[in-house]
Amino acid sequence: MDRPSHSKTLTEIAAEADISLSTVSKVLNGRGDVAAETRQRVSGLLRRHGYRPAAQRGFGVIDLLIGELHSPWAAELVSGSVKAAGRDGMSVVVSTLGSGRELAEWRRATNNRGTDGVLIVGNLSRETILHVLAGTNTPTVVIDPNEEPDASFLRSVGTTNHQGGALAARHLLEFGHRRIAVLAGPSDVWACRARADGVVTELAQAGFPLDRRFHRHGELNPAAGRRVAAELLSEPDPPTAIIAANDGQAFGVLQALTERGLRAPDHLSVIGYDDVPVATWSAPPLTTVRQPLAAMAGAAYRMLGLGADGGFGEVRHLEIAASLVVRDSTGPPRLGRWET
Amino acid sequence: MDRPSHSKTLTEIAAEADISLSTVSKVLNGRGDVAAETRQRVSGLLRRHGYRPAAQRGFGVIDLLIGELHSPWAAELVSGSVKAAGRDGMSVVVSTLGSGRELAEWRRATNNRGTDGVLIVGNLSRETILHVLAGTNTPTVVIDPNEEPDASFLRSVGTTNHQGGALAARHLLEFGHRRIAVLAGPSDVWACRARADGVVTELAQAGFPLDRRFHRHGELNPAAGRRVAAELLSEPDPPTAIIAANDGQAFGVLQALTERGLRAPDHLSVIGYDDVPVATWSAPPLTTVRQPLAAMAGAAYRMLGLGADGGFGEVRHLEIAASLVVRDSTGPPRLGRWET
DNA sequence: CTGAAAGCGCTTACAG
DNA sequence: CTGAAAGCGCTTACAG
Repeated sequence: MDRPSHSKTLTEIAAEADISLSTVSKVLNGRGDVAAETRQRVSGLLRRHGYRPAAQRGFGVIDLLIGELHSPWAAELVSGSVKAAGRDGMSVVVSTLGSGRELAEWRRATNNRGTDGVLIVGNLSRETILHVLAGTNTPTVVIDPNEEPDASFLRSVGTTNHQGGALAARHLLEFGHRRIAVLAGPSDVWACRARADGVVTELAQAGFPLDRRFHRHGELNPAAGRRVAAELLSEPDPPTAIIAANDGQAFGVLQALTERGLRAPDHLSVIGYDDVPVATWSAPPLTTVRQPLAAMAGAAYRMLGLGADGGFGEVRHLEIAASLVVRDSTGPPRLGRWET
Repeated sequence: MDRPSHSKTLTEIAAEADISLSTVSKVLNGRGDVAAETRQRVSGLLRRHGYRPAAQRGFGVIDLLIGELHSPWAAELVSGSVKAAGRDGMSVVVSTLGSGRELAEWRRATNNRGTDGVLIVGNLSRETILHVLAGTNTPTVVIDPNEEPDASFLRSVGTTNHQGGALAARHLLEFGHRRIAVLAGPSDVWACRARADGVVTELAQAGFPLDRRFHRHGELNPAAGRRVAAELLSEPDPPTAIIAANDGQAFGVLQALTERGLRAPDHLSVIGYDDVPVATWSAPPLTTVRQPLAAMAGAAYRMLGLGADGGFGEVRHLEIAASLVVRDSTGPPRLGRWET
């Protein structure tokens, strides 16, 4: 494979169009001083031979920067951006940016090969995001930022987190649950706060305000879900349902149940958040609030404004609706206390 | 960001080295007719200004082609190649190649931007792999090919599948299991056949040959695991352990248990294959045969021979050892039949 | 081995 | 608006 090789030289194209090389070059570079008719004729010819106007002549590559790739959550974002970019013939370079060394490697690589746009996944540290933004004037969009996004400063894609939390709460209320626990994520993650707020508001509005003892926090992984669920299940009157901050936590809650010989939804209803593909793998399959992660990545790509149609180049912030996916980990509460 | 811009022109470098432009150009292009001393002096200067010898002047990009990105298995391969390539300052373009349209998109993209190497994930169809190989003379390595790899024809990375199967069988035998079932993958997937053969051989050697009724096949997903486990659990004398063909299937087996109010390992021991990150998410956490997927992708990258050290450019086929990861889904068999 | 010179593909200031 | 001409950065055949 060789560097993008054009089938013909500009000189040959000039001959074909029966026009001077100079004019062909001017058309290619979008200069103004060319007759409209000439421009049209020549630019068609150019395109046919694989040349594109200088303004549109990109690298054909965007970068997706992500903290780590091991979570199913991350994989969905990769998948969504690859699909969206592929439709425009753009390639997606995936880089992990967990350490300072990786940031330096990425800098070096993009200096060599160039990039037409950068998608930053919000689970990267604020510091890393600032570093990336500072060093480039390439269009950049943050996916699911950890902090409340300041649209004057950075462009971002999110989901309706507050509504997502409300959706989960309403689902449990409809089943008749009254003793509902919230396992919120880390309190410094903005999206997690918004989700928990959605739950709290919905419960209060329904007339069953959240019991303070049932408002917990934990990291976004199974270990935290398992630990907090174990604590809650040891309470004198445990909750009948738990709303977790992501699917990983919800899997941990199911582990805690299994360890005690209990199961969902008989002894405890469990709701996750994200709807990663493995949410269907749990026993029982997980009821969860769906964040359309692939669609979010696709929207972020379009906000780069690289497609032929310009995409959503003007949009500063965009929010996609969350929705409830009901599977088998939720059901009506048992009356009274369950026999162990 | 601009196309790789060199700080100085060759003419300026020639002046700096007090030598003619011609000679500088010859050094850059690796011509033979330059004095060793001159070459050394000039080539150092060139490198310092961001030029590299024509032979080494790549695109700084490799391609990873994969069938789909939703499985945790796929995500690990992405992660491994990104890490390995990053160390050489190379970028990894990830593309899904599920449909013919996607293949065409990828062709177009690589024609534009170029690529220094291609990693193909073996779960792509043989036809797709052949198409990709036919259209390029870029170094190409297949990761975990579905068919027995013919080293004269394609280069590949695999794991010791037969040994992996044996490992799983031995682990169960040591716990005292005698009624062991094998849920093999699709019989046209070479790696799956090898794994099942490993189990069969190990059991036979131990003097407890596999009961034919306990040799099943199924797709590599939870639904298949759940269905086959349900069948096996309905047998008059069910197995005490199941060896699944991948972690997804094993999750399905755990679902079937939960549905019946049973659990692993009390009523049935379950072993997966792969050790994807979510293997720790199940209830209980999954005992599984570890395929070092990230290491496989890293090795495949090195077989492209792009690094400064040449990597494993000469290797045609490379096999990495599988290993057993014992967690909580396996244990000694219950004596007699369990009460439901 | 070296480098002056011709040449290639492209851009651009400028005369018409 | 057009294109002849100068020029730029690089490569290469060839004389020494």
